[in-house]
Formats: sequence, C-alpha cells, structure tokens
Amino acid sequence: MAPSRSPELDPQRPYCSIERALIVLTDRWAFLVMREALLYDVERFADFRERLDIATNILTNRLDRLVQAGVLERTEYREPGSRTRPAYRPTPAGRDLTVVLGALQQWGDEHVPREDGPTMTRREQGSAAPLRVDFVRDDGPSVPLDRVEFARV
Amino acid sequence: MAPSRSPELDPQRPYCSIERALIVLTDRWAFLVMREALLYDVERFADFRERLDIATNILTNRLDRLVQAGVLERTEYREPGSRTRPAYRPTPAGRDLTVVLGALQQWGDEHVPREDGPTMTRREQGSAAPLRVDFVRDDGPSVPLDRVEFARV
DNA sequence: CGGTATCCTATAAGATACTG
DNA sequence: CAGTATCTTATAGGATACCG
Repeated sequence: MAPSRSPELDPQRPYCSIERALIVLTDRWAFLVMREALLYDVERFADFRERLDIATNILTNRLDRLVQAGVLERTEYREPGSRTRPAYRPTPAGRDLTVVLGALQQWGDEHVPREDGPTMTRREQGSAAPLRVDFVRDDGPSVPLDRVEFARV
Repeated sequence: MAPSRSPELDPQRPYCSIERALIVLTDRWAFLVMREALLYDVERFADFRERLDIATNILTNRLDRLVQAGVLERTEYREPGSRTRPAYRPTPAGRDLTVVLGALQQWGDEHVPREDGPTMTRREQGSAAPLRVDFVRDDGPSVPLDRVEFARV
C-alpha cells in the first residue's frame, strides 16, 4: 500500500501561510511527533511508538509525511556494537517549528492548565531565565497583543 | 442530533500543555475559524461560511465547540434597523491564540512560501514596525532558537 | 440569516498479526 | 527493531434540502 501523502500544496491557490503550515501539520499526531522530536530529542521509531502510545501503522504514516514535508530527516544511527537503525531528526525547517510548539504550550499552560500546574518550562540555556513566546520588533522589545496588527502586503 | 463535543479534558491524564491546547484546536477548521475571528474580525455566521467555504453543519459544529472551549463567545449584534443577529467574538483566552496563529503564519511564510510571496504581515500598530514571533526573556531581549531549552519543572 | 436534519464519502484512529 | 498488511470503527468533511 502506498503511504498516504500529505494533501498537496497547490502553489496557485491562495492559501494563506497559516493554512499552508497546517497542511504540513495535518493533525494532532503530526504535532505530537514533532513535540517528541524537538522537545525530547526522540529519534527512534520504537521510542516514538512507546512514548506516544501510537499504532505502528499510523506512526509510519506520520513519520513518512513529516519527512516528505521536509521537517524530519530520516538518517541512520549506529550504536557501538549494534546494527544501524533509522533515526528521524528535525531539519532546520523542523527546528523552526519549536516556536509554534512553544506558543501552543504557553497558551495551554495559561488557558487549559492542569490542576497540578505545568510540567515543562521554557528557559534560556545557561542563564536558565524563563522564556515567553511573544511578538517582538526587530530592534528588540516585545509588543503587547493589543498593539499587534495583521495587514495585507 | 446533539452537537458533537470536543474530546474531553480529563484533568487527571498527564497531557502536556501542547496536547491540551490541541484538544481545543481539534482540527484545521478550528484554526481557520479562529484565524477569521482574530485576524479579519469576522463575527457573523454567514461571513465565516462564505470566506471559509465551509458547509453550514460543520461551521455550526466548530463554532459550538470553540464557544464551549471558551475561546469564542456568542453574543448578539444589532445593526440599526435590522433584527439582532448572533455574533461570535474572541474571548480573552481566544485573543491569546493570536500568538499561535502568528507563529504558524511566520513558519509558513519561511518554509512553505507562496511563489508570489506572503500576503499578510505582522506589524506594530502605530509604528508599523514589522513584528516577529520569538522566544523572549522577561527583561526584554529575544533568544535565538539554539539557546532555548525545555525543562521539566 | 442562521441555522437543522439527512445522507454519504474520505480520512483518521486503532487493534492485531506478521516479517526481514 | 522497524516496520507491513489487514480490518474495523470513529470522526471529519461535504452536498443538499429544509425551516423559523
């Protein structure tokens, strides 16, 4: 059976970038696979499978799609003394999805919190300073939501 | 027929905040409805319907879910000389999703661009300075991706 | 205008068995 | 270990007709 492809990206159609991004991040599993890869450095099939508790056929399908979409790369991985195994690693484009996941995490923490509080925080490496995801100007300062506007180019 | 509910948020289960956020933003239509509400100030059923080209039964279902989830509020709206109409408006929690949509838009612009370039930009009201969505420290400066870490609390 | 109600198809989700 | 293959159910998506 051919692996099901992502919905195609027709360059003519006037999808906005949000829609185009959502055609890569098709569904919940796609987000969660990227979460494992980006936040927890999961690389191996069996680890995705166990951590996400996802059926193997679905996992295969999502990994394939994410590789196709250019956000994961399938490489080989060799542990000393073992045979090589496939490893799925974020590409640079995949890495950039960290901002999207950070924004989702921040929103979830604020608006659908667990009773016992969040389990993960975003910090700066080294300083351990807490980080937020925000709109910022190129020259530095972040801008409050009510001063953000979206405009046609 | 009862409107189909969002998947429930069991407060016991160890969903991370990303997963919890995705239980509100169940699917592509949910994101796109919020895009219309937040970026284009769409409020009325007929306007969502026409702009998204979505079937009425699905639109009803997504609007209901988003109201249930507390990101949209159903209020009344009266134009002079007309009868009142329902209006769906973002709640404060809904407004905060702007950051998530901004992050998706930015990622889409960079990594799945249209051939003729992006159609929307994020700007600061007043100054019209271009805005990015980024990780920032509380005391101001934004932090490059490779210095962002996620840590268990 | 803002929906309901039906009906149908496509895709996602998931359990289970099997394989190089 | 890293998948395929098969089958079943659930949910999403959509066309169309109708209604107060």
